[in-house]
Order: sequence, then C-alpha cells, then structure tokens
Amino acid sequence: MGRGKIVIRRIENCTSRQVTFSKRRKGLIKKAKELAILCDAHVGLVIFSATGKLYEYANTSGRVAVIMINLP
Amino acid sequence: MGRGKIVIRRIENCTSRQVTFSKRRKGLIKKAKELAILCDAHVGLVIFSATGKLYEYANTSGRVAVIMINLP
DNA sequence: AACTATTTATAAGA
DNA sequence: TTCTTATAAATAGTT
Repeated sequence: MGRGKIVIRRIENCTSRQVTFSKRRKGLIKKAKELAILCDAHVGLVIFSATGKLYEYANTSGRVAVIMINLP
Repeated sequence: MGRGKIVIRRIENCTSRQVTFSKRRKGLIKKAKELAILCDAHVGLVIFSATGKLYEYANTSGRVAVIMINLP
C-alpha cells in the first residue's frame, strides 16, 4: 500500500522505521478490534517497540488473559 | 475493502461470520509479521475463534514470551 | 476455494 | 511533523 511498493525487511533508516511503526501499529490494533467485533472472537495483541515501549489490545472480558514477559 | 462497505458490528449470519473470520485472521497475522520485521518490534498475537479454536503468532526469539491463559 | 470490484491501509511527498 | 494523495494491499460480495 502506498506510493511505492516495499519489500518486507527491517527498515534501516531510524526515522522511517519509527514513522512506519507508528502507522502500522495503529492499523494492526484497529484490525484486531474489527476482527473481534465482526467475528465474535477473542483477540490479544501485545507489541513492544524496538525501544521497549509496550502497546496492547485485548477484548478479554475475563475469559482470556495475555501476559507478555520481557526477558533480560 | 471489498465489493461493499460494511459496518463494524457482529456479523449475524453464521457462515458469513466464519468466512470473514478466516480471511481477516489471516490478514491480521500477516500484518503482525510485517510489523515485527519492518520495525524490529516484538509482537505477540493470540486469537480465539467463537468456537474456541486458538490461532497465534509471536516473534519471540528468546527475548519475549507470550502466555495465553484460558480462564474457565 | 477463486475472482474482482471496491474499500482501506499506507509509502512517499508536501 | 502533521496532513495529503497516489498507489498497493486487503477484503466483501460473488461465482
């Protein structure tokens, strides 16, 4: 999607990588929510940025728990 | 996306819901992988279908662990 | 399970 | 860097 086609490999440019991370993280969480709502599914999603910041989504409602453990 | 525009709410028709679940689950996992690769992120994703079947993705590489607990 | 018309996500650019 | 837009990609409805 977008102005050009890209290959799925690590983005070397740090700024571009951060920008893409921000955009795609948002898109991924949106789609996780949509799947849960449309299909009556339970979804747990955890994302750690390369710098260790955590983003998450879950529609667990007490039935499911997702635990992310960041090992040293 | 698709032939018509849809509203994000539970799909009442059981067959349609299963078909959409299959398509979107695949798409979501693909995007989770792409985010991990492109942005050097750690991603854990777990999906339970309405019938209780589990689908998951994680690029853990020893640094991160994802644990899913299905509570009664 | 394939197809394809459209919508949606997003890579570059402003 | 926030907004725009051309284009790639996902997918809703169809077959």
